[in-house]
Order: sequence, then structure tokens, then C-alpha cells
Amino acid sequence: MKQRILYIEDELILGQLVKDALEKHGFEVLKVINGSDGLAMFKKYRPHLCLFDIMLPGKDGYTVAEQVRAIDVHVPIIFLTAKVQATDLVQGFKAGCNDYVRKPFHMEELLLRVENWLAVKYGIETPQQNNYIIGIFAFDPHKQLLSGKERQIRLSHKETELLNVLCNYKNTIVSRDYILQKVWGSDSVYNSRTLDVYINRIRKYFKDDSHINLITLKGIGYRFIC
Amino acid sequence: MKQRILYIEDELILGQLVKDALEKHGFEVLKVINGSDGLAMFKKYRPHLCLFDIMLPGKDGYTVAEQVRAIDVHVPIIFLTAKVQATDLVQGFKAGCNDYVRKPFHMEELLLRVENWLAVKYGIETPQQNNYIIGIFAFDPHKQLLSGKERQIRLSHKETELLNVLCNYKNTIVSRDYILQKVWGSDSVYNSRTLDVYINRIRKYFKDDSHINLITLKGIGYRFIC
DNA sequence: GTAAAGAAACCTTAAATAACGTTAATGAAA
DNA sequence: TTTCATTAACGTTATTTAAGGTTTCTTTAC
Repeated sequence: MKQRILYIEDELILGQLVKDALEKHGFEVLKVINGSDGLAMFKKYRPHLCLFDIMLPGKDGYTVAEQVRAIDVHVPIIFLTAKVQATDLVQGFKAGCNDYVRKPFHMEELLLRVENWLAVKYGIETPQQNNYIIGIFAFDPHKQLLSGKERQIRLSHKETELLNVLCNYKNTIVSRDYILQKVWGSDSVYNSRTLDVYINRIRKYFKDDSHINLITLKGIGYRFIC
Repeated sequence: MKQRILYIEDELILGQLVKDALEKHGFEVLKVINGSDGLAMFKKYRPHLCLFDIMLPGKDGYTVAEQVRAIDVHVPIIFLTAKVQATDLVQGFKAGCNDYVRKPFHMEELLLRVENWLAVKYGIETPQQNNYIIGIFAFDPHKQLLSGKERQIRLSHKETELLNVLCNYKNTIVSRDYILQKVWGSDSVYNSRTLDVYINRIRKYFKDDSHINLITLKGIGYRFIC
């Protein structure tokens, strides 16, 4: 499967050049020319990497990045910038998983950084933190086990997958769409209540521990506090 | 515990400058002036991050990096280089988890990239719990809870976001437009009364405490006094 | 300057819509 | 035949929209 890159750029000629180069390298490029469209595309297509020009009409690249981060804390974001002041860079680096490339840039450098981040995030097996501590529970996604103080719960596959995603995004926001993508694989399930049923089960498992909370952010997603 | 950085640099003056800057930022810096010593230090001290000059007497930075990678596939390696040819960069990026900074560089940029990689690899520290005291209430935006003397109110997401903005700007002025941007995200809602409805709710929550006031500045915004 | 009229801007309540929760039943797979 | 995943049906809550009222600011005539 091709890796998707969301590219926001308002300069037409540069935009086409970069898009062509990325596509030549086997990426699927979603190119838009403003921040609002970019955010909408992100929500819809969940790209593997974001490439944002900073100077944009309307919302600037940083603002879009913040809103993307609210949905996904892990996706790499690379900024394209003419700015050189270090103070500006702070903003770009703030959320981690970010990088920037200074304009004018060599296409090769951009491609290398793109590939580098994709390798870091998706290539080299993520340091499979195989066990999670959730309050007084221990969660082993591999064995599909949730071990409490007394009892030990054998989770089903979907329960495990869901809890795994929640743990990956614990204490921050994870969107409904992202969960559906990760656990059920985009196309299906989108108009059913399946996810809710599983959310309900996860909540039941943790209902005795008041420190663990799975909060609904209506229209956005969930926050798993633990 | 301080995070350790292994730094290989043969230029004495630059080396000292960078070392000082890193130490000033709270890092423990292991500085050596050639590749062989660098590799030995790596094995012995297992630093959290490597900072390698490329042009070195004897073994160059790339070679050291390859040998380090053979020992540890995950440790971030940042190259300092005067080279600008893209072909050279390929080598630097090959192993993933690598970055490079072009000489001459701003110290701020270097520090930002160092911190960025440490964050990516060793965990983005959990978002600090920003709790607010509002009169006799305690407000926890993370848990979406407003705790009064007797009762505890579970706030909705939008209520939480709004109150959060108000708290950030307590006792000063915050404009309507800013709130709409932060909570609803510019594009929508601008001609609706949604915000007013939520302002109304916030007021109701605090109506018993006469010390807390949410004042309207018509045409400007609000002032949250508490 | 001041009062009245007009226009914005905001408040309040209720109703409508959308999004999510819950339980049980169904169907598929092991 | 037991477990798991999905669907159905209905319940609940959050958010937005609608509609009419109130307040504040501005304009204009005196």
C-alpha cells in the first residue's frame, strides 16, 4: 500500500514540483492549498505524514499542525519555511515528531527527511512497548490479557486492538475516525454502533478504578486517562 | 537523571561552545575528538543521543555511526556537517533515527533538534496537569470536571474548552473571535449564537459564587473575574 | 450637550438535530 | 456449543439552531 502524504502549499509551481517528485518516489500525495482544506483532508484520509508550508493564506501551518496534533499525537509533521529565526523554529518543534526544511531546499533533502521520518515512525518496529500499566491493571496486548488485582481478564481480539490504541494515546485525544481506521480498517463500520459497544466494554473493565477514565469528546473522539 | 550526549568534534573552539551550551541546558556531555574514542565511549556510557561531526581525523562520522548502529539501532544520531551535497546526505540518513545540522548552525537549532529527538525516542513527557482554582471550585480540564464544595459537575467537551480559555485569560480581556478560534476553529459558527449559549451555561455554574463574574464587553469580548 | 430612535450585539429559553450509550439479539466462526 | 463480532432498537446527552427579548452603543434632531 502506498504511503499517503498530506501536502499543504499555496505556491502553485513549487507545489506541483514537489508533488511530482513525491509521486515519482511512490507516495500518494494529497495536495491542498489552504489550512482548512488540509485539516479536512487529514481527518478524512489519515495520511502517514504531513508536509505543511508555514506561510499560508488564512490559517498558517503552525495552527493547522496544532489542530492535527489534537487528533493524532504521533503523525510526523514537516514544515516548509522561509523563516530562519530560531524563535520561529521553537513553535515548529514544540510537539515532537516534527521537523522543518528551510526554503529554498534541495528536493533530495526533502525526500530524505520524508523517508527518514516514515522509517522512524512506521518502518523500524516501534519499540513495541509490549506491556502497559493501567492503574492497578497490567495489560499485555500480545497475550490479550488484562490482569487486575484479583482476577485476570482474557480480552478478545478487537477489545485488545482497541485498548492498545487507547494506550498508545493515553492522556491525549484520539479521534473516533482514527480508532476505526486502526482497529476496523476504514471503509466498513462507519455507520454502525460497533465501536460504541466496545468502548462500553472497556469502560466496564475499568469501572471499579475511579482513577481510570475514558472520556467522550463528542464529535471528536476519546481521551483515555490513566 | 541527566540525559547523556556523546559528542565527537575535532574543532576545539566550536567543540567547547557546543559543549557549554548543551550543559547549560542540563545535558551531560561526553566530548571526544576522534572516532575511535567515540566508539569506546559509546560502548561504555551508552548515551541517549549522539552528535557527530562528519569530517574527523581517521574514521569519519559516518563510519562511527555505522558501528554505533550495529550496537544500537534506536539511538538518535545527529550529524554536524559542512557538506551540502545531497549525495552525502543519503549516507547520513540511511539508518533512520538520524538527522543532520548544516554548519554553520544556530545553537538554538541544534538544541531544538536534540530535544526533539530525545522527545521522539524517549517519550514525550505526559502533558502537565493544568488545574485551576476558581473561587471555591476546582477545575480539571483534563478530566472535564468542575468540583464545587458539595457537588461535582461533569462538563462537556465544549464547556471544558471554553472554560479553559477563560481561565487562561482570567482577569483580563479575551475576545470573542479568539474564543471562537480556539474552541470552534474559525471556519464555522461565526454567525451563530452557539457561543452565547455556552457562555450562559458557564455563568449558571458559577452563579452562586458572587466573587466569580463573567463580564461582557460588548463588541470586544469577555472578562472572567475570579 | 441631550433625548429619542435605530441598530448592533448579546442573552435566554426551548426545540431540533446529531452523536454517542446501552442492552439484547443475531449470526458467524472456531 | 461456545465465543466473538456485529447489528438492531431504543435511550441518553451534547451541540446547534431558532426565536424573541434585553442591553448597549451610535446616530441624529433639537
